[in-house]
Order: sequence, then structure tokens, then C-alpha cells
Amino acid sequence: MSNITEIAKRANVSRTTVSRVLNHHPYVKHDKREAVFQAMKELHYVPNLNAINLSRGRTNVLGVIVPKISHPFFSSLIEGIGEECHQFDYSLLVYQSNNDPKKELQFFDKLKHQQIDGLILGSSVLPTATVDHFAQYLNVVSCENSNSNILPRVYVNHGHGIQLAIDHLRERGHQKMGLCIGNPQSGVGVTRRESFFHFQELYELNWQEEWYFSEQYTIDHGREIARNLIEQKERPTAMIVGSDQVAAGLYYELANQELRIPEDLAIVGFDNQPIAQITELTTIQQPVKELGKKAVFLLNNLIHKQIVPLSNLFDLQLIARKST
Amino acid sequence: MSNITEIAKRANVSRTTVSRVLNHHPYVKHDKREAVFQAMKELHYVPNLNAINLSRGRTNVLGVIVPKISHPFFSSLIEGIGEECHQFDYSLLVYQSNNDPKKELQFFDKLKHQQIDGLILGSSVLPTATVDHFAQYLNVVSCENSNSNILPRVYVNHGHGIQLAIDHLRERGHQKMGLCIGNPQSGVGVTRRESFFHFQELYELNWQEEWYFSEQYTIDHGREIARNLIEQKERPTAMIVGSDQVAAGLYYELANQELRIPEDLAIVGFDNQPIAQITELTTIQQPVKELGKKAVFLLNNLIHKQIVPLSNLFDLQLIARKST
DNA sequence: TTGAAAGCGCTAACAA
DNA sequence: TTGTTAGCGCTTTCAA
Repeated sequence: MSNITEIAKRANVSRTTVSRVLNHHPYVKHDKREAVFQAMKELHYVPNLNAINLSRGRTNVLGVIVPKISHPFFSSLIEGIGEECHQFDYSLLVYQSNNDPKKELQFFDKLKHQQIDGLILGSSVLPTATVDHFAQYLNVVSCENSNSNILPRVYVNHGHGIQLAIDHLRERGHQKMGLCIGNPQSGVGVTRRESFFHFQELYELNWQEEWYFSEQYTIDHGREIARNLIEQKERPTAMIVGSDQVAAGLYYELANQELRIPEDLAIVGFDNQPIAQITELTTIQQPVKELGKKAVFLLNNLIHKQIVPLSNLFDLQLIARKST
Repeated sequence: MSNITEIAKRANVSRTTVSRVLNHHPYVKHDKREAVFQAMKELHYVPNLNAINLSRGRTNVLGVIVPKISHPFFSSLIEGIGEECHQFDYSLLVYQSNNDPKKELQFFDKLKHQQIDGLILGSSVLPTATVDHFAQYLNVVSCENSNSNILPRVYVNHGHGIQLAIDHLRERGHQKMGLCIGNPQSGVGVTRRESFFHFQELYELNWQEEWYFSEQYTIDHGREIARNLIEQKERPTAMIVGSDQVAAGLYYELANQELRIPEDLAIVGFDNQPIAQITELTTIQQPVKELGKKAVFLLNNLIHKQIVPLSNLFDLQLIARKST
């Protein structure tokens, strides 16, 4: 592996001049520049990024941490982030936390170790205070809302999503609705739950304790919920489900048990994943990739010491299909 | 940000000793070691990875390149890779190629630039010769089969998958089968196609040109195929589809058009994604995460100059459901 | 327009 | 068991 010293020798210039050529610095005479290029070609020169990073004190790498990489929401988020990283010439380090706060903390270490220039929190279970502590001196952007006053975030208004779902169901005459969410600790989970109960009260709906489910992530969870609901003496007439996967499982098991959808039970999902299209699921669509792209945009500004808006809200949309 | 020089001063030792403490080197007296730890604590010392990487000439980062991050197969692959990386204390850089050879080449550059220690090809459209060229002096592992004699790879026998599907269909009396695959250039695509035609001949089945589809990736593609098939005067009685998503779209549109599955058309998918479970799709299951984990294992051995087997085959399994 | 020289923060061969 | 010293490959003042 050749280095700038060798290039400099062969091109009969100083290492500095080679560095200038490398960095497209203006003050280099044409023939010297050519000589350097020639030498680089002959020696198959490849710059060593670690050396550059060490010198410059940055890496051009961003990190993203998500609970589960293969979850459709997060893989789309990563995709959006990845595409925008490519635009800004960042590489992307991906880390899976499994919602384990210890793992999240580990990832912050990478930031501190200067292995990455900035960090995107796909979803975090750390307390606001902890994240804020890091956000004070590190470049962090979150993809969930929070009440921090220093952490920039991009997010959709999940409360509004719940409202869209409830309004839509009420229009169709429903008064008895259940709720099913994933991680109740996460920002998203908290918001959805609070918002759900808020509107239950506001509209004076007949909510019941047994119609609330949390920690539901998979199709099989959805099927369990179906069996659970069927057992209940008084069922809700509609379920709002925080994930299309779970909603699809619910749908599937209900149909298996000969219940009609939406007549016996209406279902609203979240995310508009492919599976929602196939099962004709009414769902709340989120602009996931846009979310990711915006996060990179903000992080890049943060890295360049620019002021970024803390709160960046994206719109949700209800997609009505046959399940309601 | 403090560095080892400051730590050394404060602990009254040399930089070397600090480095030894950092690297758990045995020859350090207990009290000096304690003094160093004390100093590190007081100065909130955090090692600079770039400096370490530069010194050591490696980064402890692996890279993976996939056509599309949000595709269920690849997001599961990344998940498996990520989990194993965590075991071996590697970070993971993720890159999306969109099947663009230029982008793949860019990623090889990162390897050359020593930004990563090794590279996993999730799927590549580069010629074998090109990949081999890199594999000669770089650490590369592929997740597709190839006929290279230097590139280590982990893969499932897609030919066998096709055979499983065809045998299963023949048992159910099918003689007229169509094939639908994704990228026909990729190793997977090539193998599936060749194998399909091989068995068509071997079993003397009535294959027709119009029953072959490629470049099919989405649910909507599947729906198009359904409409296309319906138009045909002589339809196949079964379709083998290289992706559950496409298969689900096919299923969905056929059902919409009042065709019965499997009576009017049987369908076999690939991957056993959640969507296959919901649509009761017979499918070929691949051990995706295990594939990813093995790839990391091999790459780690490669990095440590150990000899690795070139060909690492994983078994496939047919999961019979109601679509056949 | 060019080059010398001093870092960036750490590791590791060598000597003591 | 410890320290000295010379790098790793590049950037960036500063002076010419």
C-alpha cells in the first residue's frame, strides 16, 4: 500500500502538495498536479481513511440504532436514512438494540469514541434525561417525539394517527374500540396510548380494560388477541392496532374462526405495509423513508454547527380499505 | 477530550504504560494500573478509535452490501449479520446497491481505503471475475453461490429449492408450471432459472415461454402477472414464484378475479415471510439469519488469516400450506 | 505556488 | 516491569 510520501517522492513534490492535490486545493500548478496524478496511478494509490479521520477529527460515518432491523418499519427507516447518507457522502453504521437500554448506551460510546460523527435514534427506551445528557455534547437526532428541549427530532404525530383511526371508526358507527400497541415504554407507545384514552374520554366512548393489549409485535401475537377477544363476553366492535403485522394476524385468526370483518370486528392497522394491502386492511400510513431522510438532513446540519429546528412533524394519512 | 499523554502525566507513568493498561497487557504493576484507571476516570478519558485503527491498521468494522435494505430477505440477512457482528465485537456498515454495479464497486473502495476490515456481499451483480479480483487481496464473503475458486460463500441450494417445489407440485398432479424470479442476473436468479428448466426437461413437463417472468419484486408485480396469466389462452396450473411478496400479489389478484387457489392455479413462494403465513402460501423456507451469521463467522476467520471452506451450503425446507 | 514541520492519538519494537 | 522512541498516513499551520 503506497502512501503520500511515496507519491511525493515519485512526483518530485512535497507531501503537502500531494495532500493539496488530494483535497482539490486551488494553489497547485498544473504540471505538478499532473505529476502527482501520474504517480498515484502508477503506485495504485488509495488514501487511508483512518489517517484522514484522525487528522480531521471526523469520520463521515453516521450511526443508527433500531430495536429490530428486520421490522418493516425500521428497515424502511434505515433505507431512507441510507439513501440520504449516500447523498451527503456518509457511510451508515447500523445497530440493533432489541429495546435493551444497555445496548443503546454502548452505541453512544461509539459516538464518544469518534467512530461516528452523529447518531440517529430510530427508537429509544432510554430516559429523556439520559439522551439529553448525550445530546448536549454529541450530535444526536431522534425519530420519535420527546419533550426534550435540546434533542432535535423528526416524527409523525401518532396522537393524530390515533385520532384519524377513531374518527374513521366513529363515522362508521363504532363506539366500542380496543387498542393494541407494541412497546409501551417507547415514545410512540406512550403517545398512542395517551391519545387513545384522551379521545375515549372526549368522545365518551365505552372503553374497557380488557380491550387493551401491549407488547404485541408479531402475527402470532395478533392471532392470540383474536382468540382472547373471542372468549370475551362483551367484545369491542373495532380494534386499533399499532402494527400491520399484528393486525394481519388478528384478521387472519378472526376469519379462521368464521367471524366477519368488518361486521363482527373492524380493524385499523398502522404503517401500510405490503401485508396490509394483501389483507385489505385499513391502516395509517407513515412517511417512513422521508422521516429517515429528514433525520440525516438535520444531523448533517448539526454536525456542521448549524441551528436545527427541534420539532419536525410529518403528516399521517388514513388509508381506508375493507377491514373497516 | 483527553488523550493518553494527559493520562500518563497525571498518573505519573509513560504513555506506553497507559497503552498497556488500556490493552490489558499483563506487565503492569497493580498500583500503577490503579493510578492510570484513576486518571482516566478523573479526565473522563475516551479512547480515539481512529488513532487506534490507524496504528493497528484495522477498524473492527465489517460492511454488507444488499440490493434493497427494506426487502424482507435482506433485512433479515442484515439482522443475522448484525447479531453475529455484535458477538465478535464488530460494527456493521450497511450499504444499498439497488443492483447497480457502480455502487457495488464504490463499496469495495471502502475496503481498500481500510474503512472496513471485511465485506459481505448480500447479492451482487458484478461479474465473477471482478469480484474474484478483489477477493484476491481483500476479505470478502458472498451470500450467493458462485463458481469462483477463491471467493468463500454461504448459500442455500436454490436449485434444490426449485426441485422441492417442482416435486411437491408433481405429487399434486401438476404438469404445467410457470416460473417467476427477481433479478435474472444475480447468482440466485441464474440458479433458479437453470434449475427450473433442467427439471422441466428431466421430467418432460409442458413448459411454455409465456409462463416465465423475471424482474418481479413487488406485490403489484404479482398482481400484474395474475392479470397476464388470466389473459392467456393456455394457463399453467401452478406457478413457482421466487418471492413471497410477489406470490402474495399473484394470489390476491387471482382471488379478486374469482379464481380458486389451488384448484385453478397453485402457487409456491419463497422465503416464508409473514405475508406467506397470512395468505396460506406454500413456500420454500430459507435459514436467512443463519446464513448471515455464518457469513460473519467466515469473514472473521478470513480476517484472522485462517483457512475457510469456500462452499458453505444450507438446507432449504418446503412448507406446505393451502396454496398448493 | 510550494514545502518544512508539527501535530492527530495511539501502538509496538526495543532497550533497560 | 517500565520507558524511549519511532512510526501509522494524513492535514494544516507557517514561512518562504
